[in-house]
Amino acid sequence: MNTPHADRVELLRQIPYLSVLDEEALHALARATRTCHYPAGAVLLMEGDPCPGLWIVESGRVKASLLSPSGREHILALYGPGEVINELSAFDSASSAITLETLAETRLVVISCPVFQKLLDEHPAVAQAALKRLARYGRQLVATIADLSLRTVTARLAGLLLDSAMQSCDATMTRSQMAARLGTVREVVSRSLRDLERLGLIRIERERIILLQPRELAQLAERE
Amino acid sequence: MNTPHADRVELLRQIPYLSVLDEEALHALARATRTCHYPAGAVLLMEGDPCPGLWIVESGRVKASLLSPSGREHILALYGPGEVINELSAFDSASSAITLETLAETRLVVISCPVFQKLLDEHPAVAQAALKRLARYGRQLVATIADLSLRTVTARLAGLLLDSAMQSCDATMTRSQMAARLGTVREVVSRSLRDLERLGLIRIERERIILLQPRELAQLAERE
DNA sequence: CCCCACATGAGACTTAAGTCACAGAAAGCT
DNA sequence: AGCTTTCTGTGACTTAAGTCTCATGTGGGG
Repeated sequence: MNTPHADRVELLRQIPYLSVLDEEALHALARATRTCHYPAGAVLLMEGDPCPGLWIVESGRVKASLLSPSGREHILALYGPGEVINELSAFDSASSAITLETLAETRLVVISCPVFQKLLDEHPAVAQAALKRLARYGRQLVATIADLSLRTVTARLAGLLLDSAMQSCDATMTRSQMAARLGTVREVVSRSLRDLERLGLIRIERERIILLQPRELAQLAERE
Repeated sequence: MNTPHADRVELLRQIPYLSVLDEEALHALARATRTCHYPAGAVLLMEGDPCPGLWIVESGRVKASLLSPSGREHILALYGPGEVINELSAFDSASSAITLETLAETRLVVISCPVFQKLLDEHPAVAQAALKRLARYGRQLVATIADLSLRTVTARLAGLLLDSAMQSCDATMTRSQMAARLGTVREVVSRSLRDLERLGLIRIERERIILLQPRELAQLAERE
């Protein structure tokens, strides 16, 4: 009973944009999409590349980042199964502002630009849902700007730890990944973590970081 | 012939979102809006305030900014006549992420949340146009993040000078405003300007800054 | 078992940026 | 004119963050 087509319909149904579609439309959309398969470490898209359409993660893990000429990296977001990536380019069909790269073996469902545009034309409810989603995304970006320009690395780190703790599970990020997520470098994260430990707010263990005083941590994250 | 109503219709017609509306819809919308008047320095909206709807600048000047607890300010954008503000909250009707303040005596046309939502429901073309606009706004935010996290103040300043030069006219910003726009402080802008002058890329005059070598300036802005 | 790749911690140092303090210049007001 | 207010430039200083380097640790694969 689990045909590839049925699987794809289920995946599409989970997407906030598309959950408003009826069965027929979902099946039609599933037929108009294709699935791509990438190894770990594949570059899906680089800054300036033309828009390939909307991508949905079926399995695996994808990193969205900004790169500086000297090789420093700022990770904007990490995506897992059921998440939509490359939204910005998909809506205005312009060249990408970010770089997308797989962190693990990954399967993506691709909705090409024309198909997506047709979907928006024919289903105003999808456009409405997408507006809410884009607005939410914009808020996240604004919050990131506030962090970068007005807060210290330690404060941002406190926030990141709280966020990771909330998101259930596999918060197994390396220091380098945390650093890139915060817009800084490995060593600074190392030191900031140690500072937080000295303050008694966290405990650093072998494989995980335990939040001893979430409230104080949140307070520190709010402060400048 | 210039009744207030006709003026308002003309203003609405200029907005990218709304230019797709026919005459009848424009007039209906104009009737459903009201105009508000504020003195210079008025706080229109603070971080966390509920969404008052979509605002369009009829005359005057408005500043969108982020504030830190210690009083530092990061200016996200400055708006003038014909520009739309408070877009993010208007689309998801959530509380504001930014602070809006008038820099001069200002008249705003207000489209309340329910009216705007109704407009989106009844005119899918508006929703489509708004999607493009929001995507564009998202790109700007991403570019700002790249600047803050990967570039020096001097590089960002070079970019700001080029932007201001392109936008026609009254680039009469004070150093403090430039600093807030770049996410830094007055003194640093002062020094960076001097550095650029020493490099022969600009000349600082009484009332304006002359770009002597726009190409080199652009190159410097691109670099880290 | 050893070796290699990679993650981590830490010290020493450099640098970009922010803060403080002060003084001159311009603009506006009464 | 006098006065205040605001904007500005500058030097001296502090601090947050980034760079460089090396030692340690750990786990997997031949």
